[in-house]
Amino acid sequence: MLLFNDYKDIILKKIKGLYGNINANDIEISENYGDLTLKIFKIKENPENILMRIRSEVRDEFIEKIELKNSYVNFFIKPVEMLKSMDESIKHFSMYPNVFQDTSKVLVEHTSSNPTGPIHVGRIRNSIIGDSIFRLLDRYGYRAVTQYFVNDSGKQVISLYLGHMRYHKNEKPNLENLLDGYQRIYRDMDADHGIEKEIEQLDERYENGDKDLIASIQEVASIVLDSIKSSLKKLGIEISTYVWESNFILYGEVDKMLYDISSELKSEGSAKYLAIGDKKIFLTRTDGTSLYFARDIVYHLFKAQNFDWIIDVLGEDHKNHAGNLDFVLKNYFDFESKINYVFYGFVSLESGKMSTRKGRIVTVNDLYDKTMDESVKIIRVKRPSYGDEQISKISRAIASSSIRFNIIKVNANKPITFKWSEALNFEGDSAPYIMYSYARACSILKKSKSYVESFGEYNEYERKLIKTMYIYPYYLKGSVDFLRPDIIANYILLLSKAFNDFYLNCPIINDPEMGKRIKLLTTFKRILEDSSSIIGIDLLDEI
RNA sequence: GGGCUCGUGGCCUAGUAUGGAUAAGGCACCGUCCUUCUAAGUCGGUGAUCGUGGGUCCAAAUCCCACCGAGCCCGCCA
Repeated sequence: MLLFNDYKDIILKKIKGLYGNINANDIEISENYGDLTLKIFKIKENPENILMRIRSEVRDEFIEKIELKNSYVNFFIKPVEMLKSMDESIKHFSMYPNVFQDTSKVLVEHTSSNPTGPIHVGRIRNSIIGDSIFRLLDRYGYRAVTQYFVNDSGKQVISLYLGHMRYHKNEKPNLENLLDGYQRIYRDMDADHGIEKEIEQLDERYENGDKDLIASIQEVASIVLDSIKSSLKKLGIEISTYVWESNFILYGEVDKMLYDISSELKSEGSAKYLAIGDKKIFLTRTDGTSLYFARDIVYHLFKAQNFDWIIDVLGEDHKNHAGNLDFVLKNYFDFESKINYVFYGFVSLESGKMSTRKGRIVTVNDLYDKTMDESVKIIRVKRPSYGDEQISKISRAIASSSIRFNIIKVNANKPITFKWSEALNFEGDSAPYIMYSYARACSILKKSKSYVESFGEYNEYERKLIKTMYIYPYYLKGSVDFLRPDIIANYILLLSKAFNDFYLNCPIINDPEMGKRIKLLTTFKRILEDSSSIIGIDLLDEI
């Protein structure tokens, strides 16, 4: 399987023989001008001469033509060579490009939302990014798993528990009354300072290992967590493992860690902190209870026991925390694992910031239902022959894919404003556009009979499609190198566009070129399936 | 005040890491194409001082500096 880089190496070697000052950076893969392009700014020679010398030196079989344009020499690779590379790979490994199994074990921690309310369109950005990175690394050949760190200690969950005890004590806890209690306790806290005291007392009992209290808190947290899990599942997200924060307290891991670095700890009253520069990073409170930072150290040491590479997906509000954590892990502990932090900007509403406590959120369930409804409405108009079951199946796929795609296609570090009009738009750069392209390809295959797949000469639309498919490994690699699944999302749009162009301009069924074009079609189908699965677009034969 | 991130047509996004050929898509708007494979599509058009100013360079959306605007952080919260 030869990729563009292999051709580049061959060409580069020959050009270096002619011009010693040319190096790898002077040749790049080109989107619009040939396949590989050489910049000749450096070469002080008549460009026509340069072209002539290069043409007589680079005469490989895979070269279709070499042209001069402005200060560039453009190399065109024969499309059939590209197509054969892909075909070979798909035949042998059922994918293009094939994976290079990496034995590194990777842990992607994502979501880890406090189980104090339903998951909303802000938090889901974390899950969608995390799940896509997990799928990406898995596809690339790593041994990847995901993990959710369940925050069942600290003041937030204690407030959830206390809210229930105060306002809904005699009711069986469920998502609605728990959320109501949680919101009410934060409302009442300003006026009633007793509440805060009560929370502090509970926290102390908790940290001292009061088993009944911990169990009660886990019970209410579990109810909320289950609702989060069911929302995630609608988007095709299933997290491999759940780690409960309380375990580290119960089994004394936090205390042990504090003991291990006791010589480094400084005191302010009886609160302990680490001094980094002029910053004080507190690990314990005056009352002896632990802080998030301390528990997060323990959690990361735990992760490092079993994984070579740790990836944390975090909101941008965690940047300082992560920076400090990183410093502390590497300077105070025996921490060998590679660690990356993937940050994402906040999602706001047109009306302003989201807030679970104030009830100003768009929940994922709500978004999912409305996207479903919109999809059903459209299908009934466009596909009157479809039955209810099929409509429901397609709408679920569209809802899940649309929600994921709209979020993943934007570079993670940009802030997003959620807009219903955009969320419910199924045209243009959208998941349905991609799904539609796929359905078109499937439809042709279904209707095609008696053909022999073959290779041949290719017109401009076929060439564009072949090249767009062939370049996939570079988008895949870029996406892995920078942990940016949005690169894949944008690639899929390019691929779909190239396919739609081909589809419109190149008849297939009962055409003399049928066998040759079916080969393109099956290759496209495979690569679209591959790339779409990375970002969680559900492709269906019919939409 | 300090730190990090972002600023690209009316709106949204890509391109910035590795500076290079007419700044690429989408939404909206105007117009085109269904007696042939799914029109959730296609093609064409209108529309950009790439936040502002300076610098480096043969060449800057991209690198450097300053400034402006937005987001996030600067807790014995998580």
